[in-house]
Amino acid sequence: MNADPLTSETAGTPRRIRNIIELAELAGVSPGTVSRALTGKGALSEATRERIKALASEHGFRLNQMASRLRTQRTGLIGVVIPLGHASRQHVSDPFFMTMFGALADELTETGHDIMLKRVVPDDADWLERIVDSGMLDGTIVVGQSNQLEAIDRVARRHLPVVVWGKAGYAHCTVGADNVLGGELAVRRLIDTGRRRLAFLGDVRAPEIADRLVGALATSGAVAGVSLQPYEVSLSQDEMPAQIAEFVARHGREVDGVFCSSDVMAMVCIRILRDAGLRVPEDVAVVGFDNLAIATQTSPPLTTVNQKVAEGAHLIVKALMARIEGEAAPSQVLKPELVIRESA
Amino acid sequence: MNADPLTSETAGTPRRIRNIIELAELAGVSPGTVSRALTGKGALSEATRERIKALASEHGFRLNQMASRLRTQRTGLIGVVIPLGHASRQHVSDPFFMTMFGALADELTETGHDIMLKRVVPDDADWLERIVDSGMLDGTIVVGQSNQLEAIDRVARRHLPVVVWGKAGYAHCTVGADNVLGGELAVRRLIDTGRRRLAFLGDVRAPEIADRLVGALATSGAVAGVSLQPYEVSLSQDEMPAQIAEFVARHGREVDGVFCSSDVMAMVCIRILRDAGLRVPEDVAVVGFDNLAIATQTSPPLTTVNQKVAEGAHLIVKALMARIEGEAAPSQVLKPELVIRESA
DNA sequence: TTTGTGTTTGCAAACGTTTGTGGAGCAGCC
DNA sequence: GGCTGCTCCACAAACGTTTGCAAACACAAA
Repeated sequence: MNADPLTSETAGTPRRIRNIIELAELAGVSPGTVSRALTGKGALSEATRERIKALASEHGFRLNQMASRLRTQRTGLIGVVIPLGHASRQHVSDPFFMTMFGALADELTETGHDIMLKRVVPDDADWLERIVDSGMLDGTIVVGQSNQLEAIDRVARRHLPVVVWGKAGYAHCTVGADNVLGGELAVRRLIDTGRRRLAFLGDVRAPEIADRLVGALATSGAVAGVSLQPYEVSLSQDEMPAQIAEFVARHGREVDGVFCSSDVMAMVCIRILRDAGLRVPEDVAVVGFDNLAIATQTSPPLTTVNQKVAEGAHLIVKALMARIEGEAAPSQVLKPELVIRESA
Repeated sequence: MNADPLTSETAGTPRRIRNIIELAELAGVSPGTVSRALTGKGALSEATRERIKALASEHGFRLNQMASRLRTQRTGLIGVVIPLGHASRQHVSDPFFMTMFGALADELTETGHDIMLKRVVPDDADWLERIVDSGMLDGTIVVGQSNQLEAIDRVARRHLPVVVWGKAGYAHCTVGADNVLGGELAVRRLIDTGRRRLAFLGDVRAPEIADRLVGALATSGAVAGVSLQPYEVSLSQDEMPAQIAEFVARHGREVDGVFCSSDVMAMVCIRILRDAGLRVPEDVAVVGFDNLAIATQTSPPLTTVNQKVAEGAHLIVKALMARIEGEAAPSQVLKPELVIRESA
């Protein structure tokens, strides 16, 4: 057992100041004055302000954020929540989510906000209410709608500062890529490079993924002699490899082009195709989706659809800040772009 | 501009309850009783408890966390901070950090805690004091010591609930792999598979990485005819590819074994070696470090040193919880293990 | 000396909870 | 009926800030 760190300090160290009142006594002023000195708000003579600041830093005193946030009703905290409606655990380490989270973290750090991460398995109906009504957050970002569209809509209709990454067209404010167009771009590329027997890999229970398939089918259907078959593959890193392995084992030699609904999926797919003795892109072309950092590091480097995550994060934060201020902020749709590398 | 969501509610909806006092009035009881009903703490008749709970959910009322946390002096929040002492921006999306963060998120969700992410560029000396003294956090996890050993030590000496992922042997409580042993394992594998002209890639300004090199040199030095040359390669995803490309261009044909200090580095290295026409592992064997999920998805799959991140996260959280309770919690060292796949 | 104008600071009421103390009401017992 | 022992709940004091208001003060002008 360690000694109590507070009492074991050396005698020379000044006693620990616990709150603004103790510091006020020490300085011979009122607590209000100390608050004004430390926050920099309100009029105060430069002399006392400096004196109090010096005293505070000498005693290692810092304002209690919990209290000041309670008082000001501003927490400086933004919740980033990821609903795991149809996903397994450890989803948090999914590269797409992490890239998005990293980009959001950068943007929010920029605006001076802290970030609270919430992984929620939406087991009860009011999971989002619990979060936004907790009084802890100035605003909330929901990454991915999963199968929780109604829950999100219900909350967003009443509570402004919520912005969602995902599909547009609902009552809640969304920022997201045009996934139909993304699907079109991917399949168009496969067709343009001469592929005719196509496969789509993804979990269409997520609205974004479903849209990618819609775009893919629209494009393949418009060209004679092209077929496109969808296969259900989970985004979960636990299940994905086995599912792709099964797909490759059964259909690997029937197809000449695969549109994977994420870069991770494309990366796994390329590896398994190669293990099966198929060459990429010669025998089978592979297109990914997202354009994550790993897309440049696969071999061959991935041809993929750039979902513009960083730009999306920027727009999300901008919209959220506007909504926190009570202003309107419309949903935004990003135009995805095809990035041609070597896999297709 | 949207209509005010509070006034635009349908007339049938009950009026919004803002705090415990309003709900108490409505229920005809005192605020204290409402608190007891909603928190479940303290004696209260089952009848009133149910009645108040029903009333609360009918009005969509939830306790203000900020206030209750101020009152109880328990925030339920754990800070995860990553000091960027010698790193560029966007470090947050580094796969190792993200894997660790995901594992921590899982563990902390398990114990009912929320997670606050802090990216800090330690520009002023008291960055960590500002965090732990903010009154916002029950405990703090620092991922990686970077070049901030003294700052961390200074805080940890006074403030118990801080646990650090990194190198052991300081005043602060650490959990981390035995990096010297890890380096030994990696180089031993290279030597055992007949490699003699070895290279080490990494940024030794981080104490963990420096230890890996120490272990590597100790092992290579003990075997006659084996040489090991260290090259400085940054962990930053912006700089790493160019630095590795330069290494490969200059020395790619001189070496037959490369020990990369992270899996990401190994992945990039393999790609660049291949682009240069070198076969892995036939011409050059590559060993990574970390054993992240991507290690199984490179081609060839990565031989690497398992740093046991999930286990580490578990121990970190366990130690932190103990320290929050005021108990002692010694530093822990994890024994890394070699995972043999195909790259070496 | 008084009045007026400004600046600095103290006072006290919030912010929305939790919780120790004690009182009211009731049942059981002698 | 008085006493003890219970259960259930009200009261009020915290938790550590912020901030509107007004008092106190300084200084210059009249």
